[in-house]
Amino acid sequence: MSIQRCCPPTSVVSADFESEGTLFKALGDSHRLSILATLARAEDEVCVCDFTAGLPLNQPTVSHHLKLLREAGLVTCERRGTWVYYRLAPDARERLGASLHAIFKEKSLA
Amino acid sequence: MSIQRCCPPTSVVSADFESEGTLFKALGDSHRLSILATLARAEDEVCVCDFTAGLPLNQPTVSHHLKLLREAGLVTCERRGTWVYYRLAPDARERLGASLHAIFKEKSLA
DNA sequence: TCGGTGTATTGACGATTGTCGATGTATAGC
DNA sequence: GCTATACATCGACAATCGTCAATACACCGA
Repeated sequence: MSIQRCCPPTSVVSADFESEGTLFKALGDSHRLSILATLARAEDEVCVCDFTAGLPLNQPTVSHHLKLLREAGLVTCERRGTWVYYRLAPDARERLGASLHAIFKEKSLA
Repeated sequence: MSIQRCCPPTSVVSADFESEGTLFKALGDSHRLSILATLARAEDEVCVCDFTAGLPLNQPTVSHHLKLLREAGLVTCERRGTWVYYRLAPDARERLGASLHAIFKEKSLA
């Protein structure tokens, strides 16, 4: 007699993942990933001129992507003379791992 | 006499991160992250009706996000009767972890 | 102070994205 | 068959994004 239900209702996780979404959005472009991969492998600062030379993008576009990564807190930069050097933010790996974990953590086994 | 250089030239990583970019783009929306978090905590199938009820979105929008997650290979679905049930793809965590690693792996210490 | 070089910002453009109403499709019950 | 329900797709819209030419800014050397 009762209306058939599809299933015992599952409550949608209500935590807001706004900050995680913003972080992953910064990873949603292959050129930005190339930049991050370069910085990760360098483990040292990299000059902007290397990116403009090595990426198939014009200089303003490279600068734009670097700005997005800066605003996401994934990279830091320092000007020395005419040149600007970028490096991976110290906690970049950790923050991304933590974000992944925040979303995909297993159901509590308690 | 020589032109001053900014630094020893660093070569930009030329691997194409197209697939990784597509994957992370799927994580670039907080509502999709809520869906994934729900599926991850359920560790079992979740009916679409739970998402339409639990998210502040209309039904077509929910369906759209589910489609994007499906196309990214992060979720699978199965119809049983009138209802459609989604669950996390078995390798979702693994693929995301591997993508993060592909980008952020340390420089070879050899 | 004046060019010259490296980087950032601005303004514009097409492409993509998130959203929703309307409509289509699939299944169940009558 | 018909109707109702659950979900998917379509079409349209505003908003955001990736890109580039033009311009501005910062620094250096003469």
